[in-house]
Amino acid sequence: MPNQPNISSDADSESASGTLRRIEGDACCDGPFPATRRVEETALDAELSSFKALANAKRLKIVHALREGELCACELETVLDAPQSTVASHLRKLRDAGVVNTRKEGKWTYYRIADTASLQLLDLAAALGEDR
Amino acid sequence: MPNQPNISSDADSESASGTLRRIEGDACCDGPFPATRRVEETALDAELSSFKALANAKRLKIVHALREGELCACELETVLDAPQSTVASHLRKLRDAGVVNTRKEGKWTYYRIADTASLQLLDLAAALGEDR
DNA sequence: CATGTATATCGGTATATCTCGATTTAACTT
DNA sequence: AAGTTAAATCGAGATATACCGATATACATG
Repeated sequence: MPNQPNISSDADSESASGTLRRIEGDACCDGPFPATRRVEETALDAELSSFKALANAKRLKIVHALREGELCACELETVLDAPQSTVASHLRKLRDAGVVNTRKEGKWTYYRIADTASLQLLDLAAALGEDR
Repeated sequence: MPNQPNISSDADSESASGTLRRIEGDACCDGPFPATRRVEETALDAELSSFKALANAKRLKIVHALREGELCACELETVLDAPQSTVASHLRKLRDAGVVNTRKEGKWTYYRIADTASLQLLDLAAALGEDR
């Protein structure tokens, strides 16, 4: 375990790290401060499952296609140009993660982005990709 | 390859799927329509790398901790309660994906969320997790 | 320059995810 | 009911990612 990035003891306190406000003393990770930043496991689960669902090229391609409106599973086979079983398993994961919803109509199953939050997430992520 | 979810030929055209506008004829995936929805590979890469970076419990924990401000690597060891090499490799991935930036000060390396877009993404994802 | 400390990288193993043919299920058609 | 088609599930091999001890690097300080 390390020891300290103590800021206010040296002469260059205000120079590069003026925005920091750290505890005094000789401890970084022994201090009380980082412990209070530990995040609860459960709160991240829903978030994590969304990110996991979108962390795959084929699934990302699917949700991009679905931003313009719903499509049925067979149409998504064309979008991905992949075998039916492959597409089906990706759709399963998107559904389990709550990113997409399904609507069954006869033989066909239509997929669409589940909610506006997911849509926003995708829009923001797309914007993020633009300027890099 | 499948065949068709042709809408406008049956009696129940307007009932359940009134919002759809599909081509006439006998083709679903053979029609010209889904092909135009194929997404270019390269445009998704930046997006994908961000999602991949966030699709891991430990890394998600890191960025959550960083939302309140920058932290040095040793402090993040405390946050994750994981060996130094494990934390370092996760930080590497977040950095490579452009999610976090680093600032070196003496022995210490400080990490922070890279840009406002990434921060927005995290906020939105957090909000998404709330109502599920 | 020798020592201590923070962090990065390496390398091998463990674990998870992806892929896709084969099979099953469900729904329409004749 | 038999045949056809869309989609879901299964299972096993291929690929990728996570983990973490060991080692290397970088910086500070005696």
